[in-house]
Amino acid sequence: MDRRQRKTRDAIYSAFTNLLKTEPYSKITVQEIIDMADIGRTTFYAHFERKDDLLSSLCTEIFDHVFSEDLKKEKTHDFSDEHDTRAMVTHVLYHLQDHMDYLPSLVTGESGETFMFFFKQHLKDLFSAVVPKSAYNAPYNYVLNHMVCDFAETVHWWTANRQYTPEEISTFFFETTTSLN
Amino acid sequence: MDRRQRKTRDAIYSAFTNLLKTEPYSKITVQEIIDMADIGRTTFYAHFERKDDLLSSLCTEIFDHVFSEDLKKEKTHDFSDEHDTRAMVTHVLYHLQDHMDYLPSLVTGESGETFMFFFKQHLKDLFSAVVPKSAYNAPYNYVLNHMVCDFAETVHWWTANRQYTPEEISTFFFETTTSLN
DNA sequence: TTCGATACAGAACATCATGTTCCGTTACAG
DNA sequence: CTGTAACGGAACATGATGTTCTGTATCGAA
Repeated sequence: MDRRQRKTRDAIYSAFTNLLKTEPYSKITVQEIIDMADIGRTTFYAHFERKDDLLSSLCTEIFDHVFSEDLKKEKTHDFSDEHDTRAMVTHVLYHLQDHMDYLPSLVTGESGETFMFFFKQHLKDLFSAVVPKSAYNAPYNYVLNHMVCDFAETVHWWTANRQYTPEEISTFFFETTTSLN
Repeated sequence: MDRRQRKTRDAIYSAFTNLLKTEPYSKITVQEIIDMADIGRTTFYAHFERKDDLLSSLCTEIFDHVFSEDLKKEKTHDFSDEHDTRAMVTHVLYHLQDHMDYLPSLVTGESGETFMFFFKQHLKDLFSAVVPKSAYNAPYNYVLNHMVCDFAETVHWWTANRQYTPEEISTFFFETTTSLN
């Protein structure tokens, strides 16, 4: 990849995440990103079609990190064993913690919709291997969605209560959720 | 209240909810509302400051209905008895069903954020009387939020799976939630 | 090193939704 | 009947968005 492209792309991401620390996504304007990244208007639109395209790309990058390859490998583990499931959940929480500085803005408001969409999609993949089918009278569709939303909202709560460690959050989650034990 | 005010206000609400049936909130423009309600531009802004002001007002009206007075009276019931709690939840679901024609649009996208904000606030009031304090190691703050989000997401799921009755949804909810039994 | 391709800067422009202002008209309430 | 308040319509200001054009600088491959 062209060095120039990589530099401007990084500059845009950096400006965007920095702005997210002080401003909600909806208030951030393309002009602000351009000014902070110190690039031309044309350049921005050469990289991203729209502002929400940038948001989607950022989410993709985050979750490529959070649900990284070493986690996929863990999929071969025996998640019917609760200990391994806990390890997986804690693993995800640790990775999310790396983005904690701008995560609070990202999960709330307009950007939260997009963030949660990506997040829940990945979680569905993981949990579908964990939640046993036909263990409930409710549709599996409902149960899986319940689990996914449960964890997603736990992370959302965490971003507003950052004093807790990934292990503690994991404990809270397993204490109040019913479908995993 | 002036008859004219009431008429235009109703016309705006009606146009707004009708548009929601065919279009997501973010795509709806003030001009569309004006055209469909057949009122002047000035008139709209005399009633609502902004488009999201209209949304908030609609949410307030909905939840005045959903969490109506007869439900508040039920608060005097003994909700430590699971039977009464179930009745309360089913009650709320029945009231929500009255708005089912435009509810799907309302709970998703940009308007979902606002809708859920109002919804969760009311739910917190109800559930705080139901969820026992210090029954968990997790902070009460967390447990209550867990319950509220759980039910809110159940309703969200329901709007996308409308073939179920309030009683069935209630059953699904109580089967997968842990904090109430 | 050269050279063609491509990424960038900057400015100007078109577009679109928003919210405001002004003024004339209509309908209400007392 | 009359003063007050709501309505309609058009025009305007604003602000963010996304595009277009032209010239410059940088990259990578021969």
